[in-house]
Amino acid sequence: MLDAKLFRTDLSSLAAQLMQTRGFELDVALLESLEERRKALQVKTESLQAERNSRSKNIGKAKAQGEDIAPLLAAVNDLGDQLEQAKQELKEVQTELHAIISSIPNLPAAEVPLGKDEEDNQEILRWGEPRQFDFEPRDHVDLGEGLAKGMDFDSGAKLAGARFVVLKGQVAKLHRALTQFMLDLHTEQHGYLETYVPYLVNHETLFGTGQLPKFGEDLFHVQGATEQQIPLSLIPTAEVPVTNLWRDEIADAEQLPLQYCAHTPCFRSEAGSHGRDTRGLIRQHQFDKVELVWLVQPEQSMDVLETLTGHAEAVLQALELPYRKVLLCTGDMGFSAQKTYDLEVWLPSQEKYREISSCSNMGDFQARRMQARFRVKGGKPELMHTLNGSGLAVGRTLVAVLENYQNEDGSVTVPVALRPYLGGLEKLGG
RNA sequence: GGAGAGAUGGCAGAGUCCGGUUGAAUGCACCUGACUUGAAAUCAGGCGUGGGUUUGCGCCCACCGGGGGUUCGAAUCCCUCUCUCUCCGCCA
Repeated sequence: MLDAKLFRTDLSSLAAQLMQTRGFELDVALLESLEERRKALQVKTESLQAERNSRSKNIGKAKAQGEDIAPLLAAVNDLGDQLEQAKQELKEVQTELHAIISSIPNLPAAEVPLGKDEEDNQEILRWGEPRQFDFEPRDHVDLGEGLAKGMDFDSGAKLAGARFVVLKGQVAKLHRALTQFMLDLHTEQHGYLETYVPYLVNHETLFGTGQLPKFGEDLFHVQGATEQQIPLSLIPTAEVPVTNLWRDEIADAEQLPLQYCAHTPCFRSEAGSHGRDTRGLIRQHQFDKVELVWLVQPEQSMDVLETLTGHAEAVLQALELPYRKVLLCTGDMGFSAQKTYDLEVWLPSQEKYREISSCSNMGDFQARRMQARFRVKGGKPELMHTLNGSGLAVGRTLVAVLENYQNEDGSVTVPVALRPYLGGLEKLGG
């Protein structure tokens, strides 16, 4: 959420900025009229309340002195209805304003390149050389199925439907090894606190990180056993539960920065991506991810974004997977982000770099929604800045390892860094 | 699943029975000042959050787990939801 003060002081330039960077159309006239009504109604409501409070106090006093309070009661009679009506109207206007404001995306940082879509993203660097194959490389589906049916999409479809998979044997173990490797790297080398968090969260939590109210259709929602039970949703990323650890909390300034990592499954409905990446593991309803989250003081956040992205890169480098780092343009960034780097890993079968990590600085956007704050000793509470990044998406890393490390006979060499996690195994299949 | 207890400011903890100058005693923590060479201790004062309005001083409103109700007036009474704790049962 953006600072409400922006809407009062600088509405037209805010609207221009949102249009230019996000292509987001702000209804200035509507906001202005709502804000005008809000102001009038709030002043009216509060003055009626003040009036009521003082009269009620007088009644209390009179009663304490044994005076006759009947005339005082009569005088306050008509206030109730007026107040009730004013409150009601105010509530409606505020609800409407809140709905609009909580659906406005974050403002990109100044250095983020202007652009419409991924075409306008800016490549920052390439690491590693895509391997030259002296045979036709298979894609991960063929490779996975070839490894003793270690990647079984038919079973996934039978059990749950399209975009689900069953992993078995060496492929399942490789998947686990990747997860372990990433967690160990981040907790032992990069200073993150490992966390285990709920995979189902409530709506306040989803509002905090920006998934609600706007992106509810991207999520899987879970109905409780009874009507009254509060509705929960499956997390689309560990960013949601981990960042919300600090919702409605005030940290001491010395506690910051906070670094968390978490391995969780992620659940996405993929509504609106019909027909995209239908083959293979690239786009599933359920996938595992190791997520990195930072909570920091505002002036640190841009430096920390570089650090955080570096930690995700370290995984790719350790696995010796060629990748590139891309600075997303304004139009390609997520709703809550101020600045985002994507890491894209080389996939030989597609002869393309594909997203495997996304690292973002959200600024105070999520913190304002969550009321996640910190306090310098003796000072006022201030909003934190929040950051998160994948370190990495496990399923896509599995794809990258299989494809980049494949041999002509369909076997797959195990990256050296992973061998300790596979009991020293050097090769899958073959 | 059954029975009971509870949720109050950064923390601890009164107030809830009997509704009224209670945004809330007290303690801790924190800030300022005095004392001290400095520190500790002691003393005096200050010290919640969000919002509205104002050039400013200030004034006003809301908030005692969430929502709703009763009332001129609710931390206090009623309903409801959530969470926590204790005991029993069950279970990974």
